[in-house]
Amino acid sequence: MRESQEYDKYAHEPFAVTVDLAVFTIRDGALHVLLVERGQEPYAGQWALPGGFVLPDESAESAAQRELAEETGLADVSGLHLEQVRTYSDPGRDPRMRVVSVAFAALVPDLPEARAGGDAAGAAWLPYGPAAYRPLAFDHDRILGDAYDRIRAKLEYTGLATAFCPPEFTLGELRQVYEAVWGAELDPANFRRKVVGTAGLVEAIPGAARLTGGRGKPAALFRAGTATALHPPLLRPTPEGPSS
Amino acid sequence: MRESQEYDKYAHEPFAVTVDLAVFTIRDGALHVLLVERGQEPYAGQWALPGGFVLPDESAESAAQRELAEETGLADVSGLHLEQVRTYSDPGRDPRMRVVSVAFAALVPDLPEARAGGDAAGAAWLPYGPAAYRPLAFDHDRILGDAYDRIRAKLEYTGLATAFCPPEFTLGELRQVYEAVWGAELDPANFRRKVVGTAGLVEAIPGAARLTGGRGKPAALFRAGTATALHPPLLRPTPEGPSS
DNA sequence: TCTCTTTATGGTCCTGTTGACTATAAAGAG
DNA sequence: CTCTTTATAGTCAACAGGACCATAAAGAGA
Repeated sequence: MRESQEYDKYAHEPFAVTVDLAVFTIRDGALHVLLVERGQEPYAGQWALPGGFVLPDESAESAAQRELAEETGLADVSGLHLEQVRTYSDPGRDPRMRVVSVAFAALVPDLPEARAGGDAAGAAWLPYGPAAYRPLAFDHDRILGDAYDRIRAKLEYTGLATAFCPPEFTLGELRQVYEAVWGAELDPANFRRKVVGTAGLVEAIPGAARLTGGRGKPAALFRAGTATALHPPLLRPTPEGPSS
Repeated sequence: MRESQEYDKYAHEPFAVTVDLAVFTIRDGALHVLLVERGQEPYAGQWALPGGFVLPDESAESAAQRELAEETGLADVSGLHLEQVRTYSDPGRDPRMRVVSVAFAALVPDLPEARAGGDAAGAAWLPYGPAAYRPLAFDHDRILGDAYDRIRAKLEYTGLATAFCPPEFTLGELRQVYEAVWGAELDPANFRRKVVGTAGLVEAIPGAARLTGGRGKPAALFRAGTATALHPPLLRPTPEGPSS
């Protein structure tokens, strides 16, 4: 990117740029990820992250949005959370050619069904974890792990969890998001105190109430707040070891 | 990355892949960044982040390490902190051609002097901030801002600050890192209590002591600890607004 | 209808963390 | 010798957060 002669030297190296998407949702109280089944070699028959090429006239973000719409079947994905995770560029990561892939994490509310994109044999929401669909094709195990680490950490210090919820949600539903992603149970009363007490995290909808799980007292409804950063953060319980 | 015919279609599009580096250090108690002066159009005479092409047989990480060694003049950069920030891929970000750039943030202890790389008119450590060297070439203002945001946030919940320090340092020097990056003063006694009380952040070197600023009581020496994540984090003072 | 279960929500108690502050130690400057 | 500077120990009060209890309000099942 510095000198003209360098452009002559490297400009036409066969670099392909793709995007890979780790699309998460909460389904039945558990974290799920959208995967596609590969129809062709290499890795035919294995599961992989959805993705595709970045076209010459679009950014990686545009390509990711396009792919997300394609895979989820939604016409408008502008309201969904879509964020870049990192870029994978090991020379041997695709046996066919030199492919640099920009990975994204997407968070969506529970959707009716997965749709197989045009370039995949099948698509499905599968529970996240060390499950039977592993290993994924290419370096997608690592990409998926990195994407999960990112969202798990961001739940602590951002209002990201609301991206998993519909526009109006109860605090019980929001708590289930944290519990599903972190794999830990949270005390409902303490969770409520913290969430309601944090300015800008959620916004109460006056008078509105709805049943959460078909049983129990109807819960008040909330909307996502405007705060992006949480100070202090909503720490998850003993992830690796407290200080003392 | 899915189907063979897609490779035929897109593989030879003129995508160039580069790395751009935001190299930070603490100098005279202030955060500095390594910049190079462009010798050629476009943006000739303006400051830019150091960087260069990713070669066909290397990853973006390898390219970043190579560039870091080149710009700092160090033979071995394996001990330095170098981390991917994000990837910039807007179609128009380089007026000459389609360039996708993977940005990195590097943290180094104070180094003797900057060295102009082969492809730059000059190189210098300049104080970070809204200074006279702005605007930078290309979209480097945004890249530099994103890299700064990343390290500022990571100081809170990781032991990253030790990457700015030499192998043996005093707590006063470590505190200056936080103060320089955050632009806020920290209470020395409280800082010490927190840092020493956090398992794995720093490790005392028994018996060793050294003067910090030429004056005052000699301070005990510490080494970087093994902890990467801090629980609970070392929060910086009132960044945008406390909860209550 | 009555009771049990379930979920929501408000409150209390206790402990650990943290900011503000004071005091003392140990060096150089003048 | 005194003042300034930095390091380091300690105290105190406010606050946040985990554990826990109590009550409200719904459906399920007898």
